[in-house]
Amino acid sequence: MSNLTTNFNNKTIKYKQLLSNFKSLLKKNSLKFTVQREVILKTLYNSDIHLTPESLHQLIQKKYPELKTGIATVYRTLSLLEESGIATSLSFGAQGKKYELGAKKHHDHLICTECGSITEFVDEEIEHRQQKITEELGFKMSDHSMQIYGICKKCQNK
Amino acid sequence: MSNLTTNFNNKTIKYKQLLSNFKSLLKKNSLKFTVQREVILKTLYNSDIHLTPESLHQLIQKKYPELKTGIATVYRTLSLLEESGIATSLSFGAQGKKYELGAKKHHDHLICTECGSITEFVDEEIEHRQQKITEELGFKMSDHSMQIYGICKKCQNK
DNA sequence: GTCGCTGCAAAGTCTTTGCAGAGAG
DNA sequence: CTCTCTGCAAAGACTTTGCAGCGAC
Repeated sequence: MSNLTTNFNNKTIKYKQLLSNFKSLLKKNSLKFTVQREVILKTLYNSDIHLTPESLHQLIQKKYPELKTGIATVYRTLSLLEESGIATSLSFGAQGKKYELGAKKHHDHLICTECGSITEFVDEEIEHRQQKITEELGFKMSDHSMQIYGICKKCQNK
Repeated sequence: MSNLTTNFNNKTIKYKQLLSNFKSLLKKNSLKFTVQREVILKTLYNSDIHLTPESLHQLIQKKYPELKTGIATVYRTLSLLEESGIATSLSFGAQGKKYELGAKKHHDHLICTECGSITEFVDEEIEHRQQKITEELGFKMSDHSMQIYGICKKCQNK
């Protein structure tokens, strides 16, 4: 289950495209395309981008009760998606991880400490600066992540 | 145990200073200064800055076996230290947290994915930029953290 | 048909909590 | 003395794993 052959970099990808990427990934690695896997991918795609395995599982149970999808399958599929670069996990101090679809690079987040909501942003200047810093320190960057904590607009108005 | 009154911002603080800060913090909150708490603070100070509760506990057991410090106390003290702003916890994807001494703000890290070592850095330009971004988005920043993953100089030369 | 996938429940991690006795102030 | 701390063990939260039957290919 390691060293999966992939190469995605999907920023704003359509679901059909995503699904087809996923399918060819599975085929390439002699894995099987199952209803559960499709449902997990689809739910992740259609939902608010940041979900915990737990909340993803609940969503799926509510929407597809006949499937009786187990939490273990959710975990297994999320690992698969992460390993293949289709999804990324985030872990910000809080317990557990959250998952989002997307490429593995250039992910920055604003996290509201009141309501827990996560807003994404990208800033070219910061990206450049990061590259420069790593070069100066002789470090070979492969990835990075940045989080800013604070209180979002909505919660400030409460 | 919440809303502790503190205000430290110790970047390169001497141990005596740190200890006295800690003591006055305890006094201010009617908490007690115990051998265990001192040993935990001291060990965190003297060690490589980034320790898991587990490894901190082991270090302490090795160095002060007569104390028979329990892991629960380590967790409790680390939470206390974090809550009071003396220590900060980091959680980078991997399981569990690591702790370091220091202020709550302006913490950026270079993490080697080969050897797991963590290098710290601060870049004023990025700090400014972050402030600007949050302002633009109507977000009230309280803290931030940034991690860059890659391969450090040492591991590249292997 | 084969071999990977799934749900379930059991087992693992890591962390927190309850409690009674120990100890700081 | 009082009231917080501590170690221990038990309980919790989150995640992984073993297994037997199911289902994709």
